[in-house]
Amino acid sequence: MATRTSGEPRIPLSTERVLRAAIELADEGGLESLSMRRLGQRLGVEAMSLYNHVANKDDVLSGIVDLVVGEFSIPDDVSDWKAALRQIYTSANKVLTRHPWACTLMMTASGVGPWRKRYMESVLGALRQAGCSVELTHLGFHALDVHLLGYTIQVSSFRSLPEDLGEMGARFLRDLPEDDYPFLAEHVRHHLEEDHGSEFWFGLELVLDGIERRRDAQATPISPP
Amino acid sequence: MATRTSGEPRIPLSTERVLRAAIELADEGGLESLSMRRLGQRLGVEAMSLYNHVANKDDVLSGIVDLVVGEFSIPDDVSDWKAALRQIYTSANKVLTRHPWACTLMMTASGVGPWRKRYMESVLGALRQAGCSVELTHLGFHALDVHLLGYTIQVSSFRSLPEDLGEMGARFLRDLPEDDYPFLAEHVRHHLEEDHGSEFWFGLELVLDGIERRRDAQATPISPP
DNA sequence: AAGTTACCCGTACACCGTAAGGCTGTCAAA
DNA sequence: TTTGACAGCCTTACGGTGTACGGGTAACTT
Repeated sequence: MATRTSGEPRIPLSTERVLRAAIELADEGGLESLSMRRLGQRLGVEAMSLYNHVANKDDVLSGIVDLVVGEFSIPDDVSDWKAALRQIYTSANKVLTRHPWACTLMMTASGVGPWRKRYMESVLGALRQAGCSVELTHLGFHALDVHLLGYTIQVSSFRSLPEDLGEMGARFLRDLPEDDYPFLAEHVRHHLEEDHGSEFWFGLELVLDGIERRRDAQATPISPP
Repeated sequence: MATRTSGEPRIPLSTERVLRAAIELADEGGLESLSMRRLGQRLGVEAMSLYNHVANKDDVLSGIVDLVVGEFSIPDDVSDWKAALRQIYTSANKVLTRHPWACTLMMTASGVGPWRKRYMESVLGALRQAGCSVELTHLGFHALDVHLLGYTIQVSSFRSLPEDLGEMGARFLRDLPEDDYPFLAEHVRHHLEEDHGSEFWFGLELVLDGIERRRDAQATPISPP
């Protein structure tokens, strides 16, 4: 390709730089616009050169998802377990809203990197330290994780449609026989009208309350008279 | 390819037959083993012939996910809303465990087919009829949907690993510095030991209870003396 | 029997991930 | 200063993907 003239500084590649560029690419055009060729192109380099810094494409994918998880705000102190989990998950929701593609990557869960380990350890620790059993901790973690990924993905897939959101929703509503699907029509209309900023928080509180009640129920199996 | 001799019956293709074969393919080798060429090959037909019965590959994907959702057991009567939702979601969990690839497809939610509309309408109707507000119904639906997809995907991605599950988990545990991640180690060990058959049900009850409590709280804002 | 239509095939294009091997600029040891 | 090694980058190539296009053929309609 372009033979570099001697004057150019020629910043060398690195795993860091490759992953940063991959995140940019995915942020701009979604996951399907992230190819090794395009990634090299963005870095002024041929595709195969990337393989000096990255094992393969899966490595890139698990790398960028871990970088994103690294942006989660993890508290040092989890003694107030509800506050700690609120901090983690509201920040995680914000981060994943900026990088919606990361949700689908986290669900398939190809590899667990160091940042994600830190995230998991923190959540599991908060629940265990709050007095949850191993079983309830397991369940609670998955409920929280799944609420985070699922809810964020749903909202951002509604928001990030290529064409105008109202157009899309209106078309769906027009084609929908409302007499047969009154509740579905109502639901879609609700999707279109509200801003859904606070709903993630609302659902989070629902899960937290559920965990707390289960914990209290198991802590005192015999109810006092 | 094989020029058909005149005696052969030559069953014609149809959208139905194409989608059925696609489900078989995905069941056997996962989503990535489902290509138009292999699909045609299985049906004794060239890849391009499929496009007479199917618009494109996305159409195939939304088609098979809708067929899977069609297997959910949907009650006619939702007057007992909790019983109705239990029936829907336990059957859905069973169906999606047989077709794990459908979970990831449902999350990306490219298109909503008729069977999925029926499923959504039923769940939304059960919640509304139970006295939930539009807002709470919206939240509850997503919580249930997300719990179904997320939990099933997690469990089956743990189960459907190519190599032996114990081997995989043991390697992860060996490489994990247990002193730094005591809770994560405990969590993985729990994953390996338990059978997780009843946990989906447990989480489902958690969500249902949460919805009920929210409904009661909003239904009677003024508590009786 | 003739005409029409629905279906299927073959070819081709642009893209993908990546294996194998060649060139080159840099830097340490001799 | 010369030499050698080596890491980083490039080129080429292979087998895969989804699908646009056009030509043939079997079967149904009139």
